[in-house]
Amino acid sequence: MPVTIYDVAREAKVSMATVSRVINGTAVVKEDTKKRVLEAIAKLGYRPNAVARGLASKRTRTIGVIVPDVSAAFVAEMVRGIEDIANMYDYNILLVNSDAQVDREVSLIGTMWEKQVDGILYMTNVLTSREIDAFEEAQIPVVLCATEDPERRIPSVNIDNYRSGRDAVNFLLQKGCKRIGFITMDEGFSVVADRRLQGAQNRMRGQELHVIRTGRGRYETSLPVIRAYFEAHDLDGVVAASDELGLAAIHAVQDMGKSVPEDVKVIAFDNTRLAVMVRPEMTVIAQPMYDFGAVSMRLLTKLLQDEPVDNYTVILQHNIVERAST
Amino acid sequence: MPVTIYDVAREAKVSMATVSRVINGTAVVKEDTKKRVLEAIAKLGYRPNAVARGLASKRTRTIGVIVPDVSAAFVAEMVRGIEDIANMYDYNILLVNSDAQVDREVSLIGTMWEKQVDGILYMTNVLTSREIDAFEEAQIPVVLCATEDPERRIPSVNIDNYRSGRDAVNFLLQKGCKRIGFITMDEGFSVVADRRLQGAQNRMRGQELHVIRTGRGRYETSLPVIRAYFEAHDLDGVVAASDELGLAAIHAVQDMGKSVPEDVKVIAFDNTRLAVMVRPEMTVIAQPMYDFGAVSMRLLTKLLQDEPVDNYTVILQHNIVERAST
DNA sequence: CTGTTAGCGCCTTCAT
DNA sequence: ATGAAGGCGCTAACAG
Repeated sequence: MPVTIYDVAREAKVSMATVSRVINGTAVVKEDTKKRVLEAIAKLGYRPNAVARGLASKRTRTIGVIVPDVSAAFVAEMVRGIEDIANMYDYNILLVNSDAQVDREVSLIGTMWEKQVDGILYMTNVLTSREIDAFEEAQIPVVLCATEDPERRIPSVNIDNYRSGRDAVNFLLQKGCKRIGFITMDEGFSVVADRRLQGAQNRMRGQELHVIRTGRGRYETSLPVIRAYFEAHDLDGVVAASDELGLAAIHAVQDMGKSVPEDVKVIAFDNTRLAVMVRPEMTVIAQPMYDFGAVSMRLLTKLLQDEPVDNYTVILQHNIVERAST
Repeated sequence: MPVTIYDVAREAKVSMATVSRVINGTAVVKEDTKKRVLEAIAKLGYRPNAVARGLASKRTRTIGVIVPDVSAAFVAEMVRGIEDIANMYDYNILLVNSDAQVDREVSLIGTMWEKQVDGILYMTNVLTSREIDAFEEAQIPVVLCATEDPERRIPSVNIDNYRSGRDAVNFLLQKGCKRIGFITMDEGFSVVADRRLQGAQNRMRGQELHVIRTGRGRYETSLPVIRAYFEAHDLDGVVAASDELGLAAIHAVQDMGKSVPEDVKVIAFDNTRLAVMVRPEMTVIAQPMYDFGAVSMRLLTKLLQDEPVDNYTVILQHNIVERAST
């Protein structure tokens, strides 16, 4: 039989209401009786039952985190940021993977609803109206992490993806590159990636930008695609939509007996730890992965306790970290 | 006002008990009334409140997952395995990071207790009696993932670490290596790593095994340490305790103008995706990271529903994947 | 097969 | 400053 608040009350010779008050600091309790209660709690090894608390208070201090796949470095780092801040504000996180599939995403929003999470942190490749509807139906505060919402109907934390694409190309241009390629996933796979490509194209000002599509952007499958493209086209600079693709680009170049950055310069997105584990180390458009999580979680806490929020669409800064690949 | 089971009952003109029965399939309900209930549920958009359910049934269908750090590739992959299986059995996971600090770990076990999780999946570097005591006090079923429990008091899923260390050294020996090194973290940092070193030393049969300690085993800080050691000692083969360290070893060799595998052969532990993203691709002792999570979660479900379990200490197979670094 | 009735453990007015 | 009492939404006997 687990010890309940009643047991503590009896032990301390007070009512359960008083015990509740000292636990929650929800009202002033005389110093002396508070002490007795605390002693009783310690003596009995009492732990408040969060489920009962949740039912009575309608707040679970639990946040739902929906991501495409935690095993991706980018996502894992972001989740770490979320959890750190959540922990700081005394929240726990319920983590689920959606594999970026709309059906699953909608279904998961439903489970979050049933579990009565206080809020949701949401990341996906493409945001559709089906998910938006699901959020509305569930009536749960949501913050988007590193996810584009064209309509801006939901609070979000992101970088300026369009601009980052422009910056990447601009960097190569200033390094003297003439024949530039943009290695990315298939169109429609990720709204974020598509935005960056747009920015990149804009910066080319009509000059040709070679677009190399690699399906879902995995290293293993992208490498041959990239190599084939390089063999057919003589490029001298590429921007890769992720570190993984950047790595594939570097290896594709090296496999051809050429070298980075002498023959081809490479700049990649993200800046996961992978970027410094390659030779040559990669120049990157660094993304604040940890901060995507940390800041969005912080924003969510504000939403949850009605703190004033001056900006529901937070744009974090990206920045170029120059290394040996350019 | 969220719709409750009462609303559904009224709408379907039955009692709430009947609604509960069709939701849970906990008793036979006449086909006709079941249909009415289902329609009412659909019409009202009813969602059962999992918190109330948890309070009444004393089971939350939530599993606590305590790991050192999700942002580590190994861990993230394992968590993915956990979540996939949890999802399959209709459980959700409450994820927390402990940074492998005992105080935090004990505190987190307490949190899991309060949240009334049905079970805990636990990973750490060093298991102490303080955590074991915390588990006992909380009275929650636990399964250890990729974590050594010398006493074998808690169900666990692991590989045979001692043997894997032996196998790694044996592999190098058979490749003709004479001066072998073992790159690992500081002693006491990880029981798993220490066990492997023991296995490695055993296989050397009295011959000298160079042990290179690199603190917490991070690439950035380990690289200079390894390079310094290589410059002072002429090794022709090394075992690295993780892919990250293996990568550092390869780069250390290359930085000296030597080459892998001609001058130094490298075999590493883990086989995260990093292993195939290096040149040369790394030979590894592959660990079933995903399966650590999947199998331990499956084991936990058995424990939770009193299914017969034939082995509380599951040993998964490790295996050598030979690539270009040896 | 279905309805009635207790709780589950806690928060939260409302009195005192 | 403290106690009494009524839910929160649901499960699980127990009747019928």
